[in-house]
Amino acid sequence: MYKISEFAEMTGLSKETLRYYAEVKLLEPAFIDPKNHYRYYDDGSFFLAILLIKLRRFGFTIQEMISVMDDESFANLEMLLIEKRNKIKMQMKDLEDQIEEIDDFLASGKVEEE
Amino acid sequence: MYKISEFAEMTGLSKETLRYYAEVKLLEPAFIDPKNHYRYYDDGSFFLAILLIKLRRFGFTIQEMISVMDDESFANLEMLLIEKRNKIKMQMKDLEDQIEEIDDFLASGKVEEE
DNA sequence: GTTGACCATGCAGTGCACCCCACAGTTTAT
DNA sequence: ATAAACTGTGGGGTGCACTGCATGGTCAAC
Repeated sequence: MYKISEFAEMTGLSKETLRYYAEVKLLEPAFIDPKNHYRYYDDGSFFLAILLIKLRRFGFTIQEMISVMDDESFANLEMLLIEKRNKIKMQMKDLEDQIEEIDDFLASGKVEEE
Repeated sequence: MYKISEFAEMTGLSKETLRYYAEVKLLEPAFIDPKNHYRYYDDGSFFLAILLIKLRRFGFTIQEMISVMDDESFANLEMLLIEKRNKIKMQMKDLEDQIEEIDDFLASGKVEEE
Protein backbone atom coordinates (compact mmCIF):
# COMPACT_ATOMS: atom_id res chain seq x y z
CA MET A 1 0.00 0.00 0.00
CA TYR A 2 1.39 3.30 -1.09
CA LYS A 3 0.54 6.76 0.08
CA ILE A 4 -0.31 9.33 -2.51
CA SER A 5 3.14 10.92 -2.75
CA GLU A 6 4.87 7.61 -3.12
CA PHE A 7 2.37 6.50 -5.71
CA ALA A 8 2.72 9.78 -7.54
CA GLU A 9 6.43 9.22 -7.79
CA MET A 10 5.98 5.63 -8.91
CA THR A 11 3.62 6.52 -11.71
CA GLY A 12 4.68 9.98 -12.72
CA LEU A 13 1.17 11.27 -12.14
CA SER A 14 1.07 14.30 -9.86
CA LYS A 15 -0.67 14.15 -6.52
CA GLU A 16 -3.18 16.66 -7.80
CA THR A 17 -3.87 14.51 -10.82
CA LEU A 18 -4.33 11.48 -8.62
CA ARG A 19 -6.78 13.35 -6.41
CA TYR A 20 -8.55 14.56 -9.53
CA TYR A 21 -8.72 11.05 -10.97
CA ALA A 22 -10.12 9.83 -7.69
CA GLU A 23 -12.68 12.60 -7.66
CA VAL A 24 -13.97 11.80 -11.13
CA LYS A 25 -13.86 8.11 -10.29
CA LEU A 26 -11.32 7.33 -12.94
CA LEU A 27 -8.77 5.81 -10.62
CA GLU A 28 -10.00 5.27 -7.10
CA PRO A 29 -7.55 4.38 -4.37
CA ALA A 30 -7.49 0.72 -3.35
CA PHE A 31 -8.24 1.78 0.19
CA ILE A 32 -9.20 4.93 2.01
CA ASP A 33 -8.52 5.07 5.70
CA PRO A 34 -11.83 6.00 7.27
CA LYS A 35 -10.09 7.76 10.14
CA ASN A 36 -8.11 10.34 8.23
CA HIS A 37 -9.32 9.85 4.66
CA TYR A 38 -5.82 9.12 3.46
CA ARG A 39 -5.76 7.53 0.03
CA TYR A 40 -3.81 4.28 -0.33
CA TYR A 41 -2.88 2.71 -3.63
CA ASP A 42 -1.67 -0.83 -4.34
CA ASP A 43 -0.10 -2.79 -7.19
CA GLY A 44 -3.44 -3.18 -8.91
CA SER A 45 -3.73 0.60 -8.86
CA PHE A 46 -0.29 0.76 -10.36
CA PHE A 47 -1.27 -1.48 -13.24
CA LEU A 48 -4.30 0.66 -13.91
CA ALA A 49 -2.31 3.88 -13.66
CA ILE A 50 0.12 2.63 -16.27
CA LEU A 51 -2.79 1.78 -18.53
CA LEU A 52 -4.30 5.21 -18.03
CA ILE A 53 -1.04 6.90 -18.93
CA LYS A 54 -0.95 4.94 -22.15
CA LEU A 55 -4.54 5.77 -22.98
CA ARG A 56 -3.99 9.42 -22.21
CA ARG A 57 -1.04 9.35 -24.55
CA PHE A 58 -3.31 7.91 -27.23
CA GLY A 59 -5.61 10.87 -26.92
CA PHE A 60 -8.33 9.33 -24.78
CA THR A 61 -10.42 11.90 -22.94
CA ILE A 62 -11.18 11.46 -19.27
CA GLN A 63 -14.69 10.36 -20.16
CA GLU A 64 -13.41 7.73 -22.54
CA MET A 65 -10.96 6.48 -19.97
CA ILE A 66 -13.75 6.26 -17.44
CA SER A 67 -15.79 4.20 -19.85
CA VAL A 68 -12.82 1.87 -20.27
CA MET A 69 -12.28 1.55 -16.53
CA ASP A 70 -15.94 1.01 -15.84
CA ASP A 71 -15.83 -2.19 -17.80
CA GLU A 72 -13.65 -4.51 -15.81
CA SER A 73 -13.32 -6.97 -18.63
CA PHE A 74 -11.90 -4.25 -20.88
CA ALA A 75 -14.13 -5.60 -23.60
CA ASN A 76 -14.53 -2.17 -25.17
CA LEU A 77 -10.88 -1.34 -25.02
CA GLU A 78 -9.89 -2.89 -28.29
CA MET A 79 -12.75 -1.23 -30.10
CA LEU A 80 -11.92 2.15 -28.65
CA LEU A 81 -8.28 1.72 -29.51
CA ILE A 82 -9.17 1.01 -33.09
CA GLU A 83 -11.38 4.07 -33.14
CA LYS A 84 -8.53 6.16 -31.77
CA ARG A 85 -6.23 4.72 -34.34
CA ASN A 86 -8.59 5.85 -37.07
CA LYS A 87 -8.86 9.30 -35.56
CA ILE A 88 -5.11 9.58 -35.41
CA LYS A 89 -4.88 8.52 -39.04
CA MET A 90 -7.33 11.28 -39.92
CA GLN A 91 -5.33 13.78 -37.92
CA MET A 92 -2.25 12.75 -39.81
CA LYS A 93 -4.06 13.22 -43.08
CA ASP A 94 -5.12 16.67 -41.97
CA LEU A 95 -1.58 17.58 -40.97
CA GLU A 96 -0.32 16.38 -44.33
CA ASP A 97 -2.85 18.64 -45.99
CA GLN A 98 -1.68 21.53 -43.87
CA ILE A 99 1.90 20.95 -44.92
CA GLU A 100 0.81 21.02 -48.54
CA GLU A 101 -1.14 24.21 -48.00
CA ILE A 102 1.81 25.86 -46.31
CA ASP A 103 4.07 24.83 -49.14
CA ASP A 104 1.65 26.23 -51.68
CA PHE A 105 1.41 29.38 -49.66
CA LEU A 106 5.15 29.71 -49.41
CA ALA A 107 5.52 29.13 -53.13
CA SER A 108 2.79 31.48 -54.26
CA GLY A 109 3.10 34.08 -51.54
CA LYS A 110 6.43 35.23 -52.84
CA VAL A 111 4.72 37.55 -55.29
CA GLU A 112 5.13 40.61 -53.14
CA GLU A 113 8.62 39.86 -52.05
CA GLU A 114 10.39 40.41 -55.34
CA MET B 1 -17.50 49.32 -46.64
CA TYR B 2 -19.21 46.37 -45.07
CA LYS B 3 -21.08 46.16 -41.82
CA ILE B 4 -20.16 43.40 -39.47
CA SER B 5 -22.87 40.93 -40.52
CA GLU B 6 -22.11 41.33 -44.17
CA PHE B 7 -18.41 40.95 -43.52
CA ALA B 8 -19.03 37.91 -41.36
CA GLU B 9 -20.90 36.29 -44.20
CA MET B 10 -18.20 37.19 -46.71
CA THR B 11 -15.40 35.74 -44.64
CA GLY B 12 -17.06 32.94 -42.74
CA LEU B 13 -15.88 34.43 -39.45
CA SER B 14 -18.71 34.91 -36.99
CA LYS B 15 -19.69 38.34 -35.77
CA GLU B 16 -18.51 37.37 -32.30
CA THR B 17 -15.15 36.31 -33.67
CA LEU B 18 -14.84 39.58 -35.55
CA ARG B 19 -15.62 41.55 -32.43
CA TYR B 20 -13.14 39.44 -30.54
CA TYR B 21 -10.45 39.94 -33.19
CA ALA B 22 -11.11 43.68 -33.03
CA GLU B 23 -10.87 43.63 -29.26
CA VAL B 24 -7.49 41.90 -29.22
CA LYS B 25 -6.35 44.14 -32.08
CA LEU B 26 -5.86 41.25 -34.42
CA LEU B 27 -8.16 42.56 -37.13
CA GLU B 28 -9.38 46.07 -36.55
CA PRO B 29 -12.18 47.48 -38.66
CA ALA B 30 -11.12 49.84 -41.43
CA PHE B 31 -13.42 52.46 -39.97
CA ILE B 32 -15.50 52.90 -36.87
CA ASP B 33 -18.33 55.37 -37.03
CA PRO B 34 -17.77 57.69 -34.08
CA LYS B 35 -21.48 58.32 -33.74
CA ASN B 36 -22.69 54.81 -33.18
CA HIS B 37 -19.47 52.82 -32.88
CA TYR B 38 -20.47 50.60 -35.76
CA ARG B 39 -17.57 48.67 -37.21
CA TYR B 40 -16.98 48.92 -40.94
CA TYR B 41 -14.70 46.64 -42.92
CA ASP B 42 -13.31 47.08 -46.42
CA ASP B 43 -11.54 45.03 -49.07
CA GLY B 44 -8.23 45.38 -47.28
CA SER B 45 -9.88 43.91 -44.22
CA PHE B 46 -11.12 41.10 -46.39
CA PHE B 47 -7.64 40.31 -47.63
CA LEU B 48 -6.36 40.24 -44.07
CA ALA B 49 -9.28 38.09 -42.89
CA ILE B 50 -8.54 35.52 -45.56
CA LEU B 51 -4.92 35.48 -44.46
CA LEU B 52 -5.94 35.03 -40.83
CA ILE B 53 -8.18 32.13 -41.70
CA LYS B 54 -5.28 30.43 -43.43
CA LEU B 55 -2.93 31.06 -40.52
CA ARG B 56 -5.50 29.81 -38.05
CA ARG B 57 -5.79 26.69 -40.12
CA PHE B 58 -2.02 26.28 -39.90
CA GLY B 59 -2.21 26.26 -36.15
CA PHE B 60 -1.18 29.83 -35.46
CA THR B 61 -2.29 31.08 -32.07
CA ILE B 62 -3.93 34.46 -31.71
CA GLN B 63 -0.69 35.85 -30.33
CA GLU B 64 1.29 34.59 -33.28
CA MET B 65 -1.25 36.01 -35.69
CA ILE B 66 -1.02 39.34 -33.91
CA SER B 67 2.74 39.30 -34.29
CA VAL B 68 2.28 38.67 -38.00
CA MET B 69 -0.26 41.46 -38.40
CA ASP B 70 1.80 43.90 -36.40
CA ASP B 71 4.49 43.75 -39.01
CA GLU B 72 2.99 45.32 -42.10
CA SER B 73 5.71 44.07 -44.35
CA PHE B 74 5.00 40.47 -43.32
CA ALA B 75 8.71 39.98 -43.07
CA ASN B 76 8.33 37.43 -40.30
CA LEU B 77 5.58 35.52 -41.99
CA GLU B 78 7.78 33.22 -44.02
CA MET B 79 9.90 32.39 -41.01
CA LEU B 80 6.88 31.66 -38.87
CA LEU B 81 5.37 29.52 -41.59
CA ILE B 82 8.53 27.47 -41.78
CA GLU B 83 8.50 27.12 -37.99
CA LYS B 84 4.88 25.94 -38.15
CA ARG B 85 5.78 23.54 -40.87
CA ASN B 86 8.44 22.04 -38.64
CA LYS B 87 6.04 21.81 -35.74
CA ILE B 88 3.49 20.07 -37.90
CA LYS B 89 6.15 17.63 -39.05
CA MET B 90 6.94 16.88 -35.42
CA GLN B 91 3.27 16.40 -34.65
CA MET B 92 3.06 13.96 -37.52
CA LYS B 93 6.03 12.09 -36.17
CA ASP B 94 4.36 11.93 -32.79
CA LEU B 95 1.13 10.65 -34.28
CA GLU B 96 3.06 8.00 -36.18
CA ASP B 97 4.62 6.93 -32.91
CA GLN B 98 1.21 6.77 -31.31
CA ILE B 99 -0.05 4.53 -34.11
CA GLU B 100 2.89 2.24 -33.54
CA GLU B 101 2.29 2.17 -29.81
CA ILE B 102 -1.38 1.38 -30.32
CA ASP B 103 -0.48 -1.40 -32.72
CA ASP B 104 1.99 -2.82 -30.23
CA PHE B 105 -0.59 -2.55 -27.54
CA LEU B 106 -3.23 -4.26 -29.65
CA ALA B 107 -0.82 -7.03 -30.54
CA SER B 108 0.48 -7.66 -27.05
CA GLY B 109 -2.69 -6.90 -25.15
CA LYS B 110 -4.37 -9.96 -26.51
CA VAL B 111 -2.80 -12.09 -23.81
CA GLU B 112 -5.88 -12.06 -21.66
CA GLU B 113 -8.29 -12.49 -24.45
CA GLU B 114 -7.38 -16.00 -25.50
C1' DG C 1 6.46 16.03 22.58
C1' DT C 2 7.54 19.06 19.36
C1' DT C 3 8.78 20.05 14.77
C1' DG C 4 8.49 19.38 10.10
C1' DA C 5 6.75 16.71 6.46
C1' DC C 6 2.66 14.88 4.81
C1' DC C 7 -2.33 14.48 4.01
C1' DA C 8 -7.18 16.17 3.55
C1' DT C 9 -10.95 19.38 1.70
C1' DG C 10 -13.03 22.99 -0.96
C1' DC C 11 -12.84 26.03 -4.27
C1' DA C 12 -10.77 29.35 -7.42
C1' DG C 13 -7.83 29.84 -11.38
C1' DT C 14 -5.46 28.48 -15.85
C1' DG C 15 -5.24 28.80 -21.18
C1' DC C 16 -7.19 29.11 -25.45
C1' DA C 17 -10.50 30.96 -28.62
C1' DC C 18 -14.20 32.03 -28.71
C1' DC C 19 -19.88 31.92 -27.62
C1' DC C 20 -23.95 33.72 -25.52
C1' DC C 21 -26.96 36.82 -23.29
C1' DA C 22 -29.25 40.91 -21.56
C1' DC C 23 -29.98 45.45 -22.32
C1' DA C 24 -29.97 49.49 -24.98
C1' DG C 25 -29.27 52.43 -28.92
C1' DT C 26 -29.61 52.67 -34.29
C1' DT C 27 -30.96 51.86 -38.87
C1' DT C 28 -33.93 50.24 -42.50
C1' DA C 29 -38.12 49.11 -44.69
C1' DT C 30 -42.79 49.80 -45.03
C1' DA D 1 -44.19 56.56 -37.62
C1' DT D 2 -43.52 52.22 -36.33
C1' DA D 3 -41.72 47.67 -36.25
C1' DA D 4 -38.18 44.57 -37.49
C1' DA D 5 -33.59 43.91 -37.93
C1' DC D 6 -29.28 45.33 -36.86
C1' DT D 7 -25.49 47.17 -33.91
C1' DG D 8 -23.05 48.17 -29.64
C1' DT D 9 -21.21 47.12 -24.74
C1' DG D 10 -20.11 44.46 -20.70
C1' DG D 11 -19.55 40.50 -18.60
C1' DG D 12 -20.29 35.65 -17.70
C1' DG D 13 -19.87 30.91 -19.57
C1' DT D 14 -17.72 26.96 -22.24
C1' DG D 15 -14.64 22.60 -22.39
C1' DC D 16 -10.79 20.11 -21.07
C1' DA D 17 -7.65 18.45 -17.69
C1' DC D 18 -5.75 19.72 -14.49
C1' DT D 19 -3.05 23.25 -10.94
C1' DG D 20 -2.67 26.06 -6.92
C1' DC D 21 -3.90 27.77 -2.59
C1' DA D 22 -5.65 28.46 2.08
C1' DT D 23 -6.73 26.11 6.03
C1' DG D 24 -6.53 22.54 9.09
C1' DG D 25 -5.86 17.79 10.63
C1' DT D 26 -2.21 13.82 10.92
C1' DC D 27 2.02 11.27 11.03
C1' DA D 28 6.99 10.21 11.56
C1' DA D 29 11.42 11.17 13.38
C1' DC D 30 14.24 12.57 16.90
